Amino acid sequence: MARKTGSIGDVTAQKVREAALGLIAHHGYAAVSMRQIAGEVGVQASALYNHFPTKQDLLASLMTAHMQALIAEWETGQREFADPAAALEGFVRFHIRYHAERADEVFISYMELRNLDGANFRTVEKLRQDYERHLRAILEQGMVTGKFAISDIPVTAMAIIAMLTGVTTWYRSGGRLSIREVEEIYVTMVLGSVGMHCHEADI
Amino acid sequence: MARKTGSIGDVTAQKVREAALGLIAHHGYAAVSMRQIAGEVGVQASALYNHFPTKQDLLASLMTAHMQALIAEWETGQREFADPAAALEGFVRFHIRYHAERADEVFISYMELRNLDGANFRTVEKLRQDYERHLRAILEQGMVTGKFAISDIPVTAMAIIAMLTGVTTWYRSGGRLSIREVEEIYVTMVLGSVGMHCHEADI
DNA sequence: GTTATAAATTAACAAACGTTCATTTAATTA
DNA sequence: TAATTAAATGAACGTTTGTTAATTTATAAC
Repeated sequence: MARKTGSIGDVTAQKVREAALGLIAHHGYAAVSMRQIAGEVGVQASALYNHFPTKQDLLASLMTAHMQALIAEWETGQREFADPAAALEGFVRFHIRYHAERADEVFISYMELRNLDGANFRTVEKLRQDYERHLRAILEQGMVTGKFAISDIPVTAMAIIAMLTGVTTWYRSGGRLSIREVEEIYVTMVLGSVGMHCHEADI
Repeated sequence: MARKTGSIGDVTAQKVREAALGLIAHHGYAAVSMRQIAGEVGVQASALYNHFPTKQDLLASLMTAHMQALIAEWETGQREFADPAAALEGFVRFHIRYHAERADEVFISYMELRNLDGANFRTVEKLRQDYERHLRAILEQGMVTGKFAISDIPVTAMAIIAMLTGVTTWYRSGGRLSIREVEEIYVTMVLGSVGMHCHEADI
């Protein structure tokens, strides 16, 4: 046997990405073999090399694609907010919703940074900072308008993102809380953490 | 050559733990080989098996030791707080300080859970929950005394711990901020996130 | 309809993996 | 001092690893 009937490059490549995503998220990059990924796709390991030059490139591709999609989604999404508090609330809801729906991608993008080699690491790290910059901009806006009380914007941005991203470690759709309820809890907490009480934000 | 002059079991075992800690924190459990760990200690791979029955046991030993030490340190540490706000502040300061000083242990204990097999996983997971329970108790105390405004205690506890533990991903001693300054930032944020403004806590 | 290309196969590579075994030597105990 | 135990060595084990090469067959282009 050689080429299979109905096989199209882009389709297989996508299947490979999905299989790799799930396997790496659950077992870790180093613990997953190219043969396992191929097995999940229903193909031999050597066939993967028609689509990705190396295992490392496959990982880097997953991570950069996730970060780029995340940033693109935020940038093309809702843009006009009445004030910094509304913008921060929008960011919190966006981040939680986007991440909760993509637990595997998020897990990989935060866990496998250390398995990226030099150039790939710098690429992903830069994307991570691009995303963080959007949050920092909101925090700065809140400071110049006197709405927020923040002593250190970079640290506050990292603290908020860490808190929000943590949702992916326990949230399961169909669990005790709906994603909307989770959003409410975190909006309240995040606004409080920058010195705004909830009723202040709502008024 | 066989046994080395001056070699004592407990000493070597400790060196193995330290070497494994650093290597696994930087490259991940699956990516680190027994030969690498042995090399760092200055010993052959087979010598590791005099101290740890398997690689898996070595990992489990590192993780349970860290969690047990963390809990013991909190439980034996400062105990009397004037009110829930002071207790929460104490918890924040303790968690940040303890974790910042042990970045490798923390990293491993949060990252390598998926590489533990059944029994070991349950052991560590239980310890994690034991620790979290201490924070929940503080939050509950704040609620019954009417000091805090929290809509969901379990979620709030997880959110706070995620936020605090995130410090280990960027804090480096000798960096822009002292550990004390970091504590201040997070104390303010955490108290705000449970509905307390700073001056309320200080008065 | 023939040619070129794309996507798969099977087989093989050297290297590295966790672990075991028999052996040797240092430290400890009797 | 002799016997025992503890801690190391070096060699070997059967697998598994990522990757390459030669080959086969389906699809696309002319």
